[in-house]
Amino acid sequence: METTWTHRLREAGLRVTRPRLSVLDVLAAHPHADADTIVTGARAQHPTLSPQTVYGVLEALVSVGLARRIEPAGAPALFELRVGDNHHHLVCRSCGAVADVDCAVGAAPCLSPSDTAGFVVDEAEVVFWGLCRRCQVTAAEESETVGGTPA
Amino acid sequence: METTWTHRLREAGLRVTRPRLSVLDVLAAHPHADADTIVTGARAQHPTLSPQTVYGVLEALVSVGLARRIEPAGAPALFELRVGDNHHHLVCRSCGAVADVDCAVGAAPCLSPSDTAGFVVDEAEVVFWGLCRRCQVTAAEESETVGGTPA
DNA sequence: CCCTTGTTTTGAACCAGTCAAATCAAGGCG
DNA sequence: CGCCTTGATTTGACTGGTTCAAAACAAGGG
Repeated sequence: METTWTHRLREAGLRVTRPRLSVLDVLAAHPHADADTIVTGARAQHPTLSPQTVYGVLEALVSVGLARRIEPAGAPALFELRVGDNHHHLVCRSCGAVADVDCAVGAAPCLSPSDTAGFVVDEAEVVFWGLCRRCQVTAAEESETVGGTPA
Repeated sequence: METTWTHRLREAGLRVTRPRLSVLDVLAAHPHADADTIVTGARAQHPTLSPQTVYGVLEALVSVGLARRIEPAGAPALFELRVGDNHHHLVCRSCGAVADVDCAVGAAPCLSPSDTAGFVVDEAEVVFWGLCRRCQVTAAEESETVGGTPA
């Protein structure tokens, strides 16, 4: 399958290197990975890989459109390979888990704010904040022990 | 008018202090100020104010719901007093300017993603990215000098 | 006016991310 | 098949925004 990445990289005008292939593999396995996760993961294939190299690789991938960077408030940046399909994200306030969501109301109603205040808008970014399933359970258990809503 | 802030602070269970009143005044004058702007501005009334104190004040204001923190990707956090009305933001990619927008499609269609993946969503945050009026002009001028679309 | 408790202050520390110079290797060319 | 150009990686130092901890301080109830 690395052949696919090889082609994609070359199509984008990027050289095919081991760090890049490693990072792409990690991203394929972890759809919303932060830089640190990627460094750790990629070292399985390339043990001497440095964080700075990963930052360089990620910047290259993002700049040619092979990856997308998302930056949830208060958390390190995440990277994903799913690009060009106008999807959004659910973020867990408790554990930071991220899940993809397709645009809520079909096409992109979000893309048309009522009053643009003179701005030319080219992208609408939507983040849904909440609690993931696991953290809902945790929160419920904790409130029980404090006297929330016992059985 | 400081009396208003005094009341709001006390209602929220916070003590009324000079740093807090100064920060609130700056926020009223700069609807989307970052921490640094607030420190500088508040020093007009309170010259010895330290950045850490401002961070403390802001955290207190946000925690009781008197202010809201917004964190556009790649920029320092901004703070605003407009809270509780589910509005969103236009952010200029070039200069970072921020403008308010009321929710595009009336109430809150954003609040209902089609598939929540098990998340319990409590807020939908929307950021419209683009160019503010001033930066559109700048961009147009620059492309002219390079040979874009001359007059 | 005192005392309690929440605030501010001071100072240090942290982390994700960035910058610059030097080394290295991808892959076009001969 | 191997040289050479140019882009990529490496190394290392560094920044800016933010947070932490302990000590001094002041708001405001009694």
